[in-house]
Amino acid sequence: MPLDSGPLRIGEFARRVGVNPELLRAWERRYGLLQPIRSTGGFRLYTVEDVERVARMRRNLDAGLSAAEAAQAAIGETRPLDALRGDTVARLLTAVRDYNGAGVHAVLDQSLAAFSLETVLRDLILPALTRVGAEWEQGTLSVSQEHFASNIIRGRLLALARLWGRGTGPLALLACAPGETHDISLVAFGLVLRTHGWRVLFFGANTPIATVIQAVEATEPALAVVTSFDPALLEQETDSLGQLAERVPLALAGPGASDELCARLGVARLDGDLVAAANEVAAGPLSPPRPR
Amino acid sequence: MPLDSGPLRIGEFARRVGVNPELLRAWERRYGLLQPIRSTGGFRLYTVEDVERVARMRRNLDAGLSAAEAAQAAIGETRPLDALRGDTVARLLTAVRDYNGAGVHAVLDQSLAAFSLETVLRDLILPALTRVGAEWEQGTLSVSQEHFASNIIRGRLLALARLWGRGTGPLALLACAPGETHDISLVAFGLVLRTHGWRVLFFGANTPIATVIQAVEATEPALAVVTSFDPALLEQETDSLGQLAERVPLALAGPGASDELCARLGVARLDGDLVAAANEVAAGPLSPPRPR
Amino acid sequence: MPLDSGPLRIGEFARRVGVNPELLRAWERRYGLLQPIRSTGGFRLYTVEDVERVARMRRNLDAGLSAAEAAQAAIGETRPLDALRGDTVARLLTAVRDYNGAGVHAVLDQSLAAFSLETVLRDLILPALTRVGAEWEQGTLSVSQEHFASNIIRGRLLALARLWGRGTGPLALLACAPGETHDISLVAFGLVLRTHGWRVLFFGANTPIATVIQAVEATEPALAVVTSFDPALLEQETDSLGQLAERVPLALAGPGASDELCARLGVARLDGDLVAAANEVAAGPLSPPRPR
DNA sequence: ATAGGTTTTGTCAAGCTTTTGTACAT
DNA sequence: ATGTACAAAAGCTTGACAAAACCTAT
Repeated sequence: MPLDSGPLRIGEFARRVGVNPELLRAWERRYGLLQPIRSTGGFRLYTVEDVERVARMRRNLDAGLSAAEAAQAAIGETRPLDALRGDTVARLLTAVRDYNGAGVHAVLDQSLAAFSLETVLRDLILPALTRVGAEWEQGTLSVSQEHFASNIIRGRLLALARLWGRGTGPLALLACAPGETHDISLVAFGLVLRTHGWRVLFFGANTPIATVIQAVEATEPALAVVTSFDPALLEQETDSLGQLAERVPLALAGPGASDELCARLGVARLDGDLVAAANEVAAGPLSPPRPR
Repeated sequence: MPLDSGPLRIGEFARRVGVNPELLRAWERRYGLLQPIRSTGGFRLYTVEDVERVARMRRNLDAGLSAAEAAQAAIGETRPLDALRGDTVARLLTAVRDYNGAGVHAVLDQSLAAFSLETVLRDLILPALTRVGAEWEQGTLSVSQEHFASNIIRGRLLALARLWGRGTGPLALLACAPGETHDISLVAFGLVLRTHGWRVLFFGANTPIATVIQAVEATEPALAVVTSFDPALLEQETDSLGQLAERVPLALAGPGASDELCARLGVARLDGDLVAAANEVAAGPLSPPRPR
Repeated sequence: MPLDSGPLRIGEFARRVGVNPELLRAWERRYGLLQPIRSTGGFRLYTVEDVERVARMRRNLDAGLSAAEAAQAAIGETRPLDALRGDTVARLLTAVRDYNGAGVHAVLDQSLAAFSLETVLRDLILPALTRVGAEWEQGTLSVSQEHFASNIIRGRLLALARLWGRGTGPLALLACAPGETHDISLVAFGLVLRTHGWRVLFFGANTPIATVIQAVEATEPALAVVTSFDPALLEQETDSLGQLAERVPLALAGPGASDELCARLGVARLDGDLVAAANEVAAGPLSPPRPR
C-alpha cells in the first residue's frame, strides 16, 4: 500500500522502514544515505523515495556489504568509471525496476560524463526505451515502471533542451501525431539537430496537424517532422498531412511512418535510428522515398 | 450515521467528531484546517463537509504524520518543495571549503535542473567564482580551495561545451591573453553564445596572439574575443592585437580590457557581465568604445 | 545472482570464495595473489575480479600445483588488453588539425566504448598529447591547435572525474608545481587511481606547495603527488616540498622530477608512464629512489 | 593460531529546540 | 471566543562507547 501521504518525520519513517531513528541519522551523517529536506524548525522530512532507498540499504547489508559500501550502492552511485563497463542499458533497467530514481540519474550522469550526447542517445537512451516498451508488452515491466522511466528520462532530455529555439540556424518543427504520446525519441531527435545549430520548436505528444500548420505559417520552418508509432494514426491524418506538406518540407518518422504513405504524400521518411536521421537532416535536403 | 442536520456549533460538532473544542480551535488557528462560518453572535457553525475534513485529519495523524502535514493533506493542498532554498552561492562555497566534491556537484546538478544555463551562469557560477576570488584575497579561502573549485566547475562547463563547434552559425574564436589563466568565464561566454546558435572555437588559457591569427586565417570566424584580468597582459600585446584586429572583428573582455586600449585599437569591449555580453554579441554587431 | 556489489571486506569476501581470511592474507603476503585496495582505515577491500582470481587459485591447487605455482598461474592468466590500433592516434590528430571538435569527440567516444579507460589513456590520449607536443616543437602544429586539443581532452577527462572524491578508499592529492600548467596527464593519473578505488582531490595547474600543505592538514591524504615538466620548477620549491614530505607520503612525477631530487628529499618518483605509475601506487607503498 | 591494537558501526545519553495538545485568564 | 501559557512528546546535535570485524606481528 503506497499511501503517499506527505512527508514523514523521523519517528514514523523509522517505524515504517524498521530502522531506528538514531541509526537513520548516523547513516545520514556518515554516508549521506538520505538527504531529507527540513521543516522550518529543522525536523527531517522524509519522502516515499527515501523508503525505497533505505530498503536497498538493508538489502545490501544483508548481502554482506559494509555499511559504507552498502550506502554507496543504495544511493546509486557506483564508481563513475563503471559506466564504461558492462551493460549500461541493463543497469538502467534495473534501476527502473527498483523505482530507484537516484540510480537512473546516476547511470545517465555517468554515461553523459563518459560519452557525447549523441552516443548516449543512440546507444543508451533509445535502446533502453525500446526495451522498456518490449518488456511492458511481455508483462515483465509494469505501466507504472514505464511511466517512471519515461518521466525521468524526459525530464533529463528536456533540461538539455532549454533554449533550443534560440539562435539563427534553420528551424525544425517537431510534433507527435494526434493520439501519439511517445515523445521522447522526438526530443532526442531535436537535441541532435540542435547540436548542428538548428533551432527547434517542439510540440510534443498528441498534436493536431492543424496546429502544426498554423505554426508553420507563423514561423516558416525549414522542416517539419511528425512522428507516430501507430500507422493508423498517420493514415487517418492523410489529408491534413498533405496540406502540411504543401507548406513546408515534411518528414514522417517512427514505426508508424510507412514508406508507402510517405511516397504517396511525397514527403521524406526518417527511419529507425533518429540520431542518424538528425545527422542526415543536418547534412542536407531530404527526398521522399521512391514510390514502387 | 448522522444525517445532515444543519450547521452545528462547536460543542456538538466536537462531540460528533470526537475532538475537543480547544483542539479544533487550535487546528483552525495554526493550520487553517477548518474555516467555519460564524453566527451573528460570532459562534462557529460547522457543516458536514467539515466532519469529513476532521476525519481525514485524524486518519492522517493515526498514519503518523505530524499535525502540520496531516492538516495540509486533509485540506488537500500540496506545497511544492522548493528546489533551491536558501543561498545557493553560500551552499556552493561551503562545499568548496570542505573539499566536498560531491556537494559541489550536487549544487550544480540541482541548479542546472531547475534553471536555465544562462541563469545558473549569471546568478550562481560567475558570482561564486567572484566570491572565491574575493575570499582568496582576504585569505579566508586558500589557493588550493580555489583550484579545487575551478577544476570542478571547469569540468562541468566543458562537458556542456561538447560539440559547440558544430553547425552552421557564425563562428567565434575565444582565447585568454598570453599569461592569463582564468578561462572559466570565457567558457561561460562561449556557452551563452552557443545557445544563440553560434559556433565556438575555444583556445583557453594563455594563448599567444600570433596563433590566434593563424587560426583566424584557417577558419574565418565572425568574431574573436581575447580576455585578460590584468591590463598589462593586453598592453604588451598591443601590436599583435592590432594585427589580429585587421583580420577579424575583435573584442577584448575581462577587467584587463580598458576602454582606452579598446578605443586605441578600434575594437569592441565586453564589460562586466559576460552573460549579458554574449547576448549582446548575438544580437548584433559590436562597435568600439568612443575614444575620449 | 551476481549482484555487482561494490568492494567487499575480507570477512564477506572470504565467505563468498570459501577461503578463510587468514589464508587469504597469507596468499597475499607470500605470493601477492591479491592486491586489494585499502579503506582509509586500512581494511582490505576486494572486488569481483578478485573472486575470480581466487577461484583460479583453488582450481590450480586442486590440479596439484604447489601454492606458489598455483598463485603464479592464477595471477598470470589475466588476459592482456587489446591495444588500440595505431592509426587511432592519427585520426585524432587529423581532427585536431582541422579544428574538428565533433571528430575529436567521435574518436574518443569510439575508443572509450571499445576499450577500457586505462587503455584509452595509455594508448591513445597520452601518446596523442605527446605527439601534439612534438609537432608543436617541430612547428607542424600551431599552439592554437594544441590548445584546441587540450581543452577538448581536458573537458572529457574532467567529466569522467566526477565524484572521484567520493568513497571509502585512500585519498590522493594531485597538484602541478607552481608555474606548471600541463595538468592533463595528472588528470589521467587520478582517473587510473580511481579505477583502483582511491579517492582523488585535484588541484590542477600551478598550485603553490604551501596550500597543498594546508590541504594535507585538512584532509589527511594517503599520498600527495606533485608534477612538473621542468626540473627548475621543482628545484626552486625544494624547501616547501621538504615540508610537505614531512606531513604526507609524497611522490614527484613528470619529466621535471629527477631521481636526484627525489632521493635528496627522500620521496618517491613516478616516472614516464603515468598510467603504469598509478597502477604501481595502487599496488603498494612507494619508496624513494636509492641515492647513488 | 594468538595477542594486542585499530577501525567500523550500531546504540545511547546529555542538553537544547520545536511541535502540539490542553488549560486558563480575559 | 480569543489569546497566551505551558508541559509532554518528539526531534536535533554532539560526543561517547562498546561490540564486531579487521589489522599486524609474533
